[in-house]
Amino acid sequence: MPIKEADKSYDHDKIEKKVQKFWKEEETFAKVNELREKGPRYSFLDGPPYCSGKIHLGTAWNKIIKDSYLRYKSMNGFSLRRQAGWDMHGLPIENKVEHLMGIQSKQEIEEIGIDKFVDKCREFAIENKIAMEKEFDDLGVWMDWDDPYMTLDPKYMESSWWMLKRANEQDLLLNDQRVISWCPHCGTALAAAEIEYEEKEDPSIYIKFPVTGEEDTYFLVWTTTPWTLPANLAICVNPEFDYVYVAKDGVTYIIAENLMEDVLGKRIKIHRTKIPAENEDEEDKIIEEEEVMYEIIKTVKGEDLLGLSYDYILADEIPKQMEFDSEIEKVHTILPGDHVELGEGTGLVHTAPGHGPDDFEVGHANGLPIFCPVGEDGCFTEDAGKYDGKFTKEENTQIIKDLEEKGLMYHSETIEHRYGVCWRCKTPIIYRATKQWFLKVTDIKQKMLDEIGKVEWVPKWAGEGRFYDWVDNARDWTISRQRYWGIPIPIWECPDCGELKVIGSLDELKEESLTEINVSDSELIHRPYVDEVEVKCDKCGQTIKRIPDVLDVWIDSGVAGWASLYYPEEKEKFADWFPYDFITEGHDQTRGWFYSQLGTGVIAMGQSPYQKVLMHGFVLDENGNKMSKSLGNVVAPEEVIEKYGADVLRFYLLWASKPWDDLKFVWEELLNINKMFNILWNVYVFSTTYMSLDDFNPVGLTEDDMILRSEDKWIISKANSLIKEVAEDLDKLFFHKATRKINNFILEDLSRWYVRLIRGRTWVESDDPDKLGAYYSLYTALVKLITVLCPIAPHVCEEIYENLVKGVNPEAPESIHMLDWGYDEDAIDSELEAKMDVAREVIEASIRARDMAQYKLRWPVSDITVVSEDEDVLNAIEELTDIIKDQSNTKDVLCASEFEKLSYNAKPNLKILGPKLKGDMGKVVKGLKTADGNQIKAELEENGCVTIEGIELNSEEVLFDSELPDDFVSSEFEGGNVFVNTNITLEIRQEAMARELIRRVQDMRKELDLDVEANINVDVETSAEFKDLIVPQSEVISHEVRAKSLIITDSEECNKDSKDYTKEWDIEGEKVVISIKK
RNA sequence: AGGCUAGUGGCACAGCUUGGUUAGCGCGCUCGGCUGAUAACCGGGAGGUCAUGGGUUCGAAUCCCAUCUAGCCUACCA
Repeated sequence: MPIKEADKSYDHDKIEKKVQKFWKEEETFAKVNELREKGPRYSFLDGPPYCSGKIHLGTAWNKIIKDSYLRYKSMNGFSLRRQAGWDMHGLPIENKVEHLMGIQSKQEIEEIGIDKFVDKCREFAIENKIAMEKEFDDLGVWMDWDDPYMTLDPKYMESSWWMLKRANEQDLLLNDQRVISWCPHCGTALAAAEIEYEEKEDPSIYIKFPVTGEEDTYFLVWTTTPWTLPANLAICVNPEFDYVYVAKDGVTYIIAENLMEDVLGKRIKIHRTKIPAENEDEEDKIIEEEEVMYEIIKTVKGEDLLGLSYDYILADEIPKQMEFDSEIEKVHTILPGDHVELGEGTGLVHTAPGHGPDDFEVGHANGLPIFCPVGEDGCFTEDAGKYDGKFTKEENTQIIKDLEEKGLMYHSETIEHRYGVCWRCKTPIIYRATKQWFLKVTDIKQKMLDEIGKVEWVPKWAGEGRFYDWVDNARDWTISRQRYWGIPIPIWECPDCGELKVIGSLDELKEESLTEINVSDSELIHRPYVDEVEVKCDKCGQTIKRIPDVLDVWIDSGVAGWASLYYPEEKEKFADWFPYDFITEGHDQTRGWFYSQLGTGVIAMGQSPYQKVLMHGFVLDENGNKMSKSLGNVVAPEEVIEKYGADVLRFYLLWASKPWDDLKFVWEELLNINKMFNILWNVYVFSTTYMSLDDFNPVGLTEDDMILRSEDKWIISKANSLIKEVAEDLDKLFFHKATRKINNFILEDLSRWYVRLIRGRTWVESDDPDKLGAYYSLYTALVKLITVLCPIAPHVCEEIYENLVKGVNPEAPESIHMLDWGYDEDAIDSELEAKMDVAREVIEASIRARDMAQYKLRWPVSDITVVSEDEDVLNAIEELTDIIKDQSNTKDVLCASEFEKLSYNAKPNLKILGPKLKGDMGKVVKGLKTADGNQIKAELEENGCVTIEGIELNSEEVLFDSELPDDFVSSEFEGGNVFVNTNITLEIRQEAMARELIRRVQDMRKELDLDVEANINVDVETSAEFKDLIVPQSEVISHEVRAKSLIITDSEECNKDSKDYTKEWDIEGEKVVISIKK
């Protein structure tokens, strides 16, 4: 089968639909995997996107990086595992389902029934998964969509149970009362990774805590959370700091010295009064008066304050507080705290052990109760006395009012600051002391840090800086959530003896269960069914129940390394693929998946599950802002696909920035890439147009059969170099460099240069070996190009491949992705590539020169002279003379190290000669003006001096202006100068006029929309002079315009047919009437 | 407050790892050209304190330090 002529325009929609249909029908993905099955393994793990239902450009970028890299790896012979992953549990889905069901609270969920709620969550997650799958598919992402790992899969979930069992065996599982971040809306604990920060306005109040037994003396304390004051049990000071007793307005305040002026204002106010001077000579008088605003009574160390007690400020409102006061020694006293700093506040820190991690530790160390009068709904409990039942944050105002009424408020204002909110429902978080389950990350931190060092990070700072820092600061990981849709924590706890039983698999559960189980695995491993399973305590024999919590969703994805392989229930795949050679995710995953995998990996496997990480950036809008629904600047991937197609989007995203930088999405830039694809398509159309016309068949052709010109060898060399260089870039994950090189090759080398060079050859009608050489080379370059491009733009390359390769050779692999990625080192001739660069510059310089002289390129010139002192340049010109002749439209190319036709005018160097000659200057000026510059130059070069009007001048004293002869124009290029001879001889004039005539006939052919190969009859009617000019060129003209007959006549002999297409032209002032007939 | 990253013509980006011609490319602007790849292409031009200030060096966009600005991440903002 011959090569088919391609569609004239690049229709991305048609191509991509067609190719995707082909892949599906032929099961190309599976076949490609099968083909590479025996190759070396390269293991990759897909970071599971959360099943929110829609993908955004960031997710698209993420999958495109993965897909392009993996397609590349596959073409390099690697055997791959491209399993897609889905993150399907968790609060976000619960929240959406709550919405759908029209409910708002945990209480309502339990009324409806956990089973019904969980069913809805499952259904919702699966629906979303299917929708997102389709979107990834439209991008051309090749993953194993039919066999993904899903975090709701019971087999997957078992693997997370097993990890927790391993944690328990290493004593890394801990149930403890701690102060943790709490979302009052979701009614659950949150991990650090689930907290976002937003600018929020909060109260900022300075409160007077009366010093016990000292009248009108107060500790001044600052807080932004008045609602935590009901739980206040102490005040912390830093023992190292200096504190002052200050008398102001009749009372005494105790405050850190360094913060005194910030809080109380300037201690001394200076009033200046200006008395204007009476006359101008004197200066104005300024009288300064000092006013002391407050006085320092004494300065003490923080240490000296320790043990002092204060009268609790809400004693009347909260009876419970006074119980503590009487029962426990250190309640309502000053305690030491290293965490006290001098950045803000007063240096005296309100301490509520139930509401702050630091406070908690202070409380613990000093035997304070962990008093937390706030329930899981964020409302005060009855322990809060007067405030019972009120929502914490909303009660700020009331508490402030109460304090004001007691006269205990020093100052009250509001501030804007960053405050943590729940990542999904955006409710401001509160700190609460609760009992939660933890993974003791602090115990394995060192191991985690060691593992980070073993991983290869791209870019380097992602691991060494950012991630190391995060892990180094990590606290124990709160893994329990008081929710429903998640992996139930497999801990059965004995209420009597405290013994824990951690179940590691479903089989184990079934074995241990005291009752018969008659639900499916999927039901059994979720709430509420698993809640009903009772087992026997190993220690005391008591019947025990599971703790009611589910796991933090980050554990779900964290265990993907082995859970996706169903390890440890299944061992075989695990041995083949774990640990993973490569993962890539956005920089938000530093605290997310990179962390959760490393933590659980160290616990379960004693190692990091990944060995190489590419941390990529975020897609921002064109102003550099994050895309978000609230800003309304979100661009949906399908919008881009509709306009430009998946290939353009894919190429754009890999081209637009370094992968690890954030990417500004600019529509205009897409247009650019679209243009590149159009040009690629144009080259393809150009190629197939002529190749199909000539029935060109590349099958079995080798370079040895061909007569190739230098430019042919050059483009083949360039194409091979491209593959080599792109491979180096892709290996380093430098997608931005790889795409730039491809872009450059398509535009510069292939389209703007090679196609231009061979245009003339394709116009030859016969079976010319020279034309065949051009076809062969163009064909080879194109096939190399689509090979190198197809990991990035798989659709268009598959389409071209189908016609160009499969179309002519039934033996060829059925998909381009089955080709091996390779280049021919022997075909690379870097010397030739360098020479072509020189030739190109020379040609461009000569075109520039002609352009400046307004000498049309269409008109030939008799010669150009290239002047250069560089041996390499001259060699290059000699070798590529034909190309230069052709492209510069010159009959001859001369080389020289100096341009002899330059004439020189000598002139005096006034700067030197002026001071030296003074009065004689005039003689020299005149003498040099009349003398022959060339002769002076020669003399100076020979003797080093010359005598003018009896005065001897040396070479420094004479300057030269060079002058081109009238018929020459020149232009500079990197290696020298080009001089173009523009003298018009009769022969040149004849050829020029022939070209003018040809152009016009071609124009008319086009207007008639004639086939490229159609023959015509041409009649030309003109003046006798013009006829004489073009008749000698008849043969050339006929050939160029495909004329069967060419009749050129003087005006009088006119005898044309009225049916002919006739047009009257003005060529260089001559009237020319051209008629053409098919 | 700490960590990381970035700052290069109007716009979007290369170059920085490994210091070395006149700092590149594309878009846009402007002037001109070409016309069988033609909704394409080619050439000329204007437009840059390479964020700022120091330092190292014969030489810095590139290496070092400080500052400013922006983004992200983090923190016990009491």
